[in-house]
Amino acid sequence: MEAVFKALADPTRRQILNLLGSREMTAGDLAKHFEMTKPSMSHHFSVLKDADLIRFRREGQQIWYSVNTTVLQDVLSWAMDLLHPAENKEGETPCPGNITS
Amino acid sequence: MEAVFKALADPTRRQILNLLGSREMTAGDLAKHFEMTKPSMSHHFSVLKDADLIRFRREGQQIWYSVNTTVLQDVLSWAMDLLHPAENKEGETPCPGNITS
DNA sequence: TATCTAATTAGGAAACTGTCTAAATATAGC
DNA sequence: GCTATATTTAGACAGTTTCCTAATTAGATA
Repeated sequence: MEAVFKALADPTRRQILNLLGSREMTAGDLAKHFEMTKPSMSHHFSVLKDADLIRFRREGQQIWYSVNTTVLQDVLSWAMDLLHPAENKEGETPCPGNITS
Repeated sequence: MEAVFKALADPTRRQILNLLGSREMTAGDLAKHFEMTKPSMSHHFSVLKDADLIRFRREGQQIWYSVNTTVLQDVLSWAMDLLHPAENKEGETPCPGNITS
């Protein structure tokens, strides 16, 4: 989760995820949405890849990026546990006889 | 949201939130959980306060901190919108019989 | 092979972050 | 006022991050 939260700390990277939320996009298409050089964008893709927040596949000269929803669900779980302590735990024993240290 | 994600990027600050998730705590009690000087801890409290992720109140010499769940719900919403685009939007017309608590 | 386009890697400057020590502020109690 | 405790503020410094330009890699096409 460390790499995930570090990746989400940058507004450009969150915007990249927002764009990828609706559809798969190429590196070039994504770059067009930002006033930043392509190498800088490439750096952000790399950070998102290292955090496993995005997936990619090459198709000819282009690279298509998409969101990896699995990791986002981990973020969701973390925030939910904070909001509802002792709830939302995977494999939790249901109420009667429930013991959570 | 910028300050919020920046605040969540640090593992010490996430751990502080985890500790505060179960109960209100004083600055000193929180500091005992970390191998770090009190001024360093105070800096982290300050970052969390600026992001409005925690609330505080003075009681005598001590300052009690607690989680502000409102902001955490914003984080939750952001992540959910990414997972389910066009769903979970506030003010959305509910499906017939749909109950969202 | 040579050339063009798409994208990344390399290297460096400027700004930001996390941590420390020392000093300051705030409150309680004598 | 003086002292002790709890906490924050100030200033410095190493490490990290973000952005740039220049160079490189990868694939398509003639």
